[in-house]
Amino acid sequence: METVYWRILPGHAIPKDGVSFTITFMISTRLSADFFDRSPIIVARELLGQRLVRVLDGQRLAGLITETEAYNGEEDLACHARAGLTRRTKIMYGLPGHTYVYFTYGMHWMLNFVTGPGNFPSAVLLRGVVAVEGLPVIASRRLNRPQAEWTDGPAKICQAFNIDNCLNGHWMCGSASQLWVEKEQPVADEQVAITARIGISRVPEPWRSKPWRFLAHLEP
DNA sequence: AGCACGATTAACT
DNA sequence: GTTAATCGTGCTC
Repeated sequence: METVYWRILPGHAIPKDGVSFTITFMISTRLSADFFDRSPIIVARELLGQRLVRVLDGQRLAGLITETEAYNGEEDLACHARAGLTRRTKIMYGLPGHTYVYFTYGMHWMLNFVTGPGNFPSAVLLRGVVAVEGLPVIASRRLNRPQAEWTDGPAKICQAFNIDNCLNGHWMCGSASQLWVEKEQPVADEQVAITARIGISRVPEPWRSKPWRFLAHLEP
């Protein structure tokens, strides 16, 4: 079951002297729990090009997803679930469609989506987006950085979109959410690169080399 | 209670 | 290319 939302497109001002005016809109569809209730490898690939939306002070911030990584169960020694069910990893054992937000390096937050199938502990890490809505707010949260470096890393996304502990375990598939993903056109295989995951150089093989990082080259 | 380390970033040389 | 920043987590004593 998918939920339908209306999105008013920017750039359509109401004329001061007019009696009638036009508002242009399109339908935007929020990704459902069914979307996330699959292997993190499938979800990571299919998230490319989709629209991450954050509501901050009633305003929409959004970015198109360009980079993801899959973390796949207790056996995957790069996945936090390698430690089994703990206070931190508990959320990954729960329902797909929740967020998993964690703190690392003493200063950075990381945003993940819990995936499936079912209660299998797995998640997709968001590593990159291209900002497309709320640019002034995003710029102010990434002060003195060039636009290309606003959201091209997992902790940068959380900085730009104001994501921290408060959004850990957040349900993205209901009407009350402040963070969710909206459906966009799929990205073709020709625009997708697949590599090993990064930042896990101490993880033993074969996990270190699993081709579970997905990058999209998005045409504007 | 103490320890080593981390799914990173920004600022260096 | 190197490295400091900075603290929660999970593990050992």
